[in-house]
Amino acid sequence: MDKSEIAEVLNEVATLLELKGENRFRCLAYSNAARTIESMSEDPTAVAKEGRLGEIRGIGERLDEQITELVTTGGMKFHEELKSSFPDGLFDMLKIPGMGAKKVKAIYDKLNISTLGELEYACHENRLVDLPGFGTKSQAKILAGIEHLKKYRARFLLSDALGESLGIIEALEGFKGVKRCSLAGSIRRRVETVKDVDIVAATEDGGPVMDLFTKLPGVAEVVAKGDTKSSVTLEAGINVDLRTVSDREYPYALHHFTGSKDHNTSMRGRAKKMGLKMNEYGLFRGEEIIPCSNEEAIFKALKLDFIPPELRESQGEIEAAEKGELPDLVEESDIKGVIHAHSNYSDGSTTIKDLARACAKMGYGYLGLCDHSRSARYAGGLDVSSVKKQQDEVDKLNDTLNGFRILKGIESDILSDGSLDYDDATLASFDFVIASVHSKFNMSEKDMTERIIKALANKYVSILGHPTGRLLLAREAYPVDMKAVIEAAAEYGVVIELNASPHRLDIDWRECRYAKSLGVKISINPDVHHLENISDIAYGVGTARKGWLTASDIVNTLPARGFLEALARR
DNA sequence: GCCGTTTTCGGCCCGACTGTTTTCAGTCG
Repeated sequence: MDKSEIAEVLNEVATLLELKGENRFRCLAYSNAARTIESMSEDPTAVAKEGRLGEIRGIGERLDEQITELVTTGGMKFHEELKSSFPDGLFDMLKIPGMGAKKVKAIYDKLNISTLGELEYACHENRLVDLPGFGTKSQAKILAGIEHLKKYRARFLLSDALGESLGIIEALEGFKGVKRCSLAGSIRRRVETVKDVDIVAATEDGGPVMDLFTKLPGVAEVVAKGDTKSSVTLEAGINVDLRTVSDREYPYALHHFTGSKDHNTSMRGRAKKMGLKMNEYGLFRGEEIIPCSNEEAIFKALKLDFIPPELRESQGEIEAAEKGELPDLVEESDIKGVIHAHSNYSDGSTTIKDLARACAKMGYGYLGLCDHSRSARYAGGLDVSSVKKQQDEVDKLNDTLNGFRILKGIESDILSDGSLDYDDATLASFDFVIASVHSKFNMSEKDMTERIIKALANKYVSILGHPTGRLLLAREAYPVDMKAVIEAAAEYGVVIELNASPHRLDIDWRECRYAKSLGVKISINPDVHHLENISDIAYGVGTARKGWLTASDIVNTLPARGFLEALARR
């Protein structure tokens, strides 16, 4: 059992105890333990088996027992009993912004409401306003929160959808009746959130393939099953559609089901102008099919350069492909440095040394360490003395890492007045500074834009971190005029981050081309908190590709020295 | 539930914001 799974159970216990109305410090003990486990450098399962958990500060006799039970048996009785004493719907309510355990408890206890639907109805009936601690505003806020949840309930993060679908692709590829298969749809175009997973497979006999598909592990429900089209719902809640076609039809079907709809419309229009007809079964001149063994051939037949799936969003890609002006898109292998990593100095789970080792092992040449700054207290932000201590440690480490380099960075909070939270001398001690907004999200668009632009004008700022602050499917971006921010970045020579966390993917790909047109450079940063986040770079690269970016638009495709020189150009 | 000790209880916990209050509770990062 890995760290985050253990932490999840402990956090759930904390929430459940709060729902029960337990002493808040008892609840806190569990959420503290969750954080402690998550930031352990050793494997907690191994530590538990060696009986050393109790030595860790914050884990006493009882938690030692319970965590050991969890990692040895895969479950925790205490957790299960607590969980079964509340209806599942309460957990949905906790997803409403502004609703914590106390408020959910009040609603459950006083109004006997246990599902989102009941809660929505009660809000419409104006029944929350009389509840102590609630009023008209909180009722309206809850209603808006439910609306938001409903709107996004049917969508999934790209990373989750990919994670769920890779096993299916593997199973299909391994099946002897399948000649070739691929993800299609928005997931193949690397859109940041997706509604479902589309798969196209080439086979001469769909029946057995569909038998396999509908019985794969993880399938919760078969929505529809035929010889050429089946649809299932996975236990994770996501829908997966499989289309089977003959191998001859496969390239056309793959293109058709990859979309987007608008891209396809334009492509069909182009075919028509050339006296051809295009659909999911082929490209035809009259009755005669124009043979294409892959997608490249289809584009070629339409006198176009190959358009990578990420670009098929009807953003001028067909015109560019016609003129041979498509960009040579950045690839994952172009990325040379891992920028924006949190160590266990702040809220990361890993030591600097282990971070550097992992990056080096994955073939990267440098690590841009960026812990939180001092005003981010919730995340263990570094005070000035910790900064000094960390920088000394980095200097020592750098002497030992042949060729690999750790850069001294920081993720400095942009305070509400646009200033940073260190003095100039401290800021000057870093190799580079990422400036990010982490507080006061509810400013007006005008104030927020001014706040960020003021930070960009600070000569120590090298990179603007996650420029909109959005958390996909969870929190809207704060209001900000991105056009003005990009223009300011161009004026001051500041690089903009493309935060590669699959929860953020921020800057949005739709804004990348404007940045590029003004010469603003982008840094694809995985915002590492745990070692496994390093590979999130792939999602950032997908988003950058959607934004038409090439390796030369991205500063961390350069070696360490070039990267720092590019940042210094302001 | 954990911890430390003034050693078996009492304190633990950061600050801003919001919406509810009229001095504060709950939520969040």
